[in-house]
Amino acid sequence: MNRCIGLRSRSLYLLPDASVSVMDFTSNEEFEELCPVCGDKVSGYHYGLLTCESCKGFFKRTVQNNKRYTCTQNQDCGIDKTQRKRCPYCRFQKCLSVGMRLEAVRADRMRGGRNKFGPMYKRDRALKQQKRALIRASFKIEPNPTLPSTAQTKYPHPGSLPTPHPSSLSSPEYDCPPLCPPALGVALQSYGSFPAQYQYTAPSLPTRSIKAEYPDAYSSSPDSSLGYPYPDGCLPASPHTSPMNPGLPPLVLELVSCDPDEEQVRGKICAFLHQEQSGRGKLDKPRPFSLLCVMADQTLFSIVEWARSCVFFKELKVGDQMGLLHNCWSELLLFDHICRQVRHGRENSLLLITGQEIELSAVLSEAGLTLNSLVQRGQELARRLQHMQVDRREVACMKSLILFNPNVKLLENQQFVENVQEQVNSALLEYTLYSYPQCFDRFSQLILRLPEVRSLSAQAEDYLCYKHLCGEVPCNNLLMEMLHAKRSTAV
DNA sequence: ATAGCCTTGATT
DNA sequence: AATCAAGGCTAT
Repeated sequence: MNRCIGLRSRSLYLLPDASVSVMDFTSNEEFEELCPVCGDKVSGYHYGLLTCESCKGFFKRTVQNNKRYTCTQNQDCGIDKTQRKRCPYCRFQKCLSVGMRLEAVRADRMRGGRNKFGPMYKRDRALKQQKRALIRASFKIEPNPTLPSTAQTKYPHPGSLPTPHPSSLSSPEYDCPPLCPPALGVALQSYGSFPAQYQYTAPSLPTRSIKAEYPDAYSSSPDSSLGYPYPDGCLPASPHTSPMNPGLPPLVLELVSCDPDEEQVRGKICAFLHQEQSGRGKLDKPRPFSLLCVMADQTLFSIVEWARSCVFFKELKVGDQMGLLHNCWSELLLFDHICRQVRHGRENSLLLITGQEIELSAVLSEAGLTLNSLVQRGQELARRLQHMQVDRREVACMKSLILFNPNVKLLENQQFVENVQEQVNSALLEYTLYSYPQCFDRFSQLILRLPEVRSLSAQAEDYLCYKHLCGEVPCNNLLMEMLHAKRSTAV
């Protein structure tokens, strides 16, 4: 009787207007949850996570009756609301892969009551609510500004800069051709490992395997009477946030695993610089600034390589990949530098990618006003991040948030990028809430650094542009290509 | 076999 | 007493 009322009101709670976008946090208090198996409306927690009524029933029937299905296709049938009846084999596989729990189906068929997952459901609810609130809050603060690339910062008066001596810089590398070779396109495709079939359309996320670093605490719980051990290599933990594994979202670990080894990058760049130096005359010593440009250029290559290996980025077509990188290369470059200073942990010196350390005072005395301001703002940002002891998992998430910027214009698969951004946001929030419970606004603190990175990088780009006009930037490189690309496709 | 609705009962 | 995830029932 009043049960019906309870049911109806809960449905209203869980099933608001389906037309509302996932990103529309403001207009929808309790935004819609979709069944991770088929995308239908969620009716509550069932066998470990939020699913729809039909998948709940399907899972129950399958396990209770020990059903065995076979797939007539390639065991990779898409499961959605309209097709879920087509292949029970793949549907059940998907149930398992999103994390539905066999052991939540009762062997004795006892009705009512609660099982051991009760407290977990409660935690998950609380977490989801916290997430919504915090994400809403941070989106109000930071609507991911796409700054116009024509800078507000005025170019400094040349007199305030260390006087360049163009006459001494007459080596051919400084004669910039109007069109540099499309280094990014080459870098993005050079390894020949791109599968040609970039047919990605659905905004759903690709299935991914879980790294060994992320053991599933529950997969070992034996309930063999039900006869469904998890198939090898198919652990039930693919959702990006799983109530089963609070605190360490698989996505966070996956992003960390994409991060390149610092030492390896350093080695590569040092080797490159050595080679370049030896190919040059002994007396032809490059100016410190152009050396820094070469380092930045090489770092940029490693950043592109990182992006290419990054989960989700691989799913994008090359055009979108280039769009994203053109938008954020300077942010990533700058953030990389900042994070190095955080690890370095010394306020009065800078650590370069090569491992060289230079005194801050030396830099500040050599540089002009603009570079001084840049360096000091950078140090300030590094200091703040260091103060909150940002960890590498958070850094990995922040890098992804910089990369996956759905505000980039003319993206073919903008919805996907938006989706990724949201996933990473969620994962980072969950991670910070669990790993730093004493620091409630840590997520916001981290997110708030991103506009700072953006503004700093815009200033750095302007500075680079200025130096380029002075003829002080080695030209035949990725750095310049990025600079030109961004300025010509001004947002 | 499916999926929407109903009943149950430990927990809060 | 209310909640809500289990299992059960049944028309399609």
